[in-house]
Amino acid sequence: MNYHIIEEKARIILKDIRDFDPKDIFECGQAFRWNLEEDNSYTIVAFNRVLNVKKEDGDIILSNTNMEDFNTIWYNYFDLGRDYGAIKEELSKDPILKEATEFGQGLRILNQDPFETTISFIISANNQIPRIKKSIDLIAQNYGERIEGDYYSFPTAEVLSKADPKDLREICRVGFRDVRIVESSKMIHRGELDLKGIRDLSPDEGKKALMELPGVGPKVAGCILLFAFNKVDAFPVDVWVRRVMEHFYLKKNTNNKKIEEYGHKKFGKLAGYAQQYLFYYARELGIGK
DNA sequence: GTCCAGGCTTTCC
DNA sequence: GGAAAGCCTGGA
Repeated sequence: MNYHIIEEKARIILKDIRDFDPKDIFECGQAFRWNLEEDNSYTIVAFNRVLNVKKEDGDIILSNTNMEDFNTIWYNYFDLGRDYGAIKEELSKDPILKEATEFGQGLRILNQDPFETTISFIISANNQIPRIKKSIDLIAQNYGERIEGDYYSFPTAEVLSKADPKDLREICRVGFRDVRIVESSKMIHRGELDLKGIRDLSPDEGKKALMELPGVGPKVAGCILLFAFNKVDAFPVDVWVRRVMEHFYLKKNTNNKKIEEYGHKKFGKLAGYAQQYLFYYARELGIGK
């Protein structure tokens, strides 16, 4: 990456950084624990920390942090070791992806906590982003620990494994996903699914293992692989990816499995990036709706 | 074994 | 009232 780091009191400034826009990163649908502030900065909660991210001219300002956390948490979280310029250049050989990458020019694929990502995407099934965000916040408030102010950490698998589904439904508003959350947490807590071990598996093996969890099908498994394990050849197909793919590349009523196969074939090792640029592009512009 | 229709909580537009 | 970053179940 081509940027300079300046450390100030409780702030890290990434001078002249390219391919980094908080709006694209947080509003592209990969993360749910963020709030847009009045100054257009984003306050996020991740890895038991509260961080504010602001874009100012060509710089990114990370507030409420320090160099140690930057090195041990945020560098990896924001995937700062990767050259997104090169990814966009390669994807832009396809005219549709050229449009999509220009639209989401500051997007980066985060490396998020595996358990939080798993539960978050179980909640995402047949749901809407405002409600997904609300449910995750309520789970943190009711089962997590207070970090500072009104910000709470996401609970551990152990804590959620002991939650009452009724409370998840009635207090945290998760609807029919209640039992799926508790049962998946139990399996992870007991080690029936080795969540951390997914990192060492091939994408196919990882997907198969994740789908053992109740509430995790092919789409959710793909999102977990992509947003928590950096397995960037995953190509999760949801309603928006289906719409954009049918609109530009494939005929109507292609089943999701075929769309996923097509994505793999067309975009190869960059399929996960392509998927996210396409999703963001399609959803923001309402393509295919 | 694969494929598909219908049902599922609740909220948001 | 329809749709929502889908999954699960049962039946063909």
